[in-house]
Amino acid sequence: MSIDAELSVGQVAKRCGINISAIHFYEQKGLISGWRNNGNQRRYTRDVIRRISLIKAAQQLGISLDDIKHAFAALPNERTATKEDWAELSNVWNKSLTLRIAQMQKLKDSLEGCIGCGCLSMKNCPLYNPNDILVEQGPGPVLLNK
Amino acid sequence: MSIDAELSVGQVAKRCGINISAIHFYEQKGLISGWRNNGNQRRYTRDVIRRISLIKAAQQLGISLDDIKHAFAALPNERTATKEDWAELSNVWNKSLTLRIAQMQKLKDSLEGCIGCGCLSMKNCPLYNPNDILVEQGPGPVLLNK
DNA sequence: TTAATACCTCAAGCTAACTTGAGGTAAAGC
DNA sequence: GCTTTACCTCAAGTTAGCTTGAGGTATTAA
Repeated sequence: MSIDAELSVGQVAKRCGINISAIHFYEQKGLISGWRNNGNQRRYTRDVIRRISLIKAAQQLGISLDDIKHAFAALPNERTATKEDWAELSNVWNKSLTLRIAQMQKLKDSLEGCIGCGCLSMKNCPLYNPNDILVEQGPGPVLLNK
Repeated sequence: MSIDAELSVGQVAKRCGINISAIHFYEQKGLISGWRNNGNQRRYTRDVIRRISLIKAAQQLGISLDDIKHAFAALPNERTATKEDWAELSNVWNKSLTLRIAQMQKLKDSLEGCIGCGCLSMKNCPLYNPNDILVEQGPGPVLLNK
């Protein structure tokens, strides 16, 4: 075991419940970073666990790694993120979550009203006018402002 | 233009805002179905638009085509779905939407409380205990009961 | 009737997000 | 000191969800 302050890939992987290969992958994609020890092995601060947790959380919301990376731009690369850095990120994230929850609620309401009714007229049915609910502004869902 | 009652792939594609290739794909995957005219061209009832709209809606919620297919098992393959068929499906869908909204809300609350605070102690931080929020029961998110 | 569209099939290609495997080095435990 | 376990790199493979392209047939509009 290394010093408490630094973590090996294995430790991070175990802690986050992901494979080591995923950590390599995230690092390669620039989503996380660390340094190497004398033997060329990866070392991380505990900071990385929070990042990975956020990655996993965001992915469950259908946010791509690219978008996550953009959101992480609010965090410093060199120094360990401070309370303020995280608060900033939390803020942005929070907004898109709120938006997304609202969208889902809207969709749920539409489904209830629309499918349940049989919609035999099909004129005012939002499911027959997919552009209303389903297609969001611009190409693809805008979840995080890049 | 063919008779009002039947639609060609092109018409469906235009109506749903997707590519013809996607329709071929969905048909091949068994998510939608229709028949062929004398010249071997695909024909559909307007029913298919609702199905595709639902596919698109569900996808936005991170539900896989496989899961959607399972959910569609509630709909008849041979006859056109009745009001009751759709109501049944709506019911199932509605439950998972409700669940998913709740999960998101929970995640949002955690982020607010956890990231905003800086979590310097890292003992009670849910983001450092990913198994609580992030990993759901069983392998992968359970969105629709298959 | 002829030209322009619209379709058809089948195979291959593409992006995201990883995983797997081969071949080799480092660190930890006894 | 030796063995086991943990890491390393790099290339190739995998799944989902489509798209693209080639080569050919149907349908429609003029």
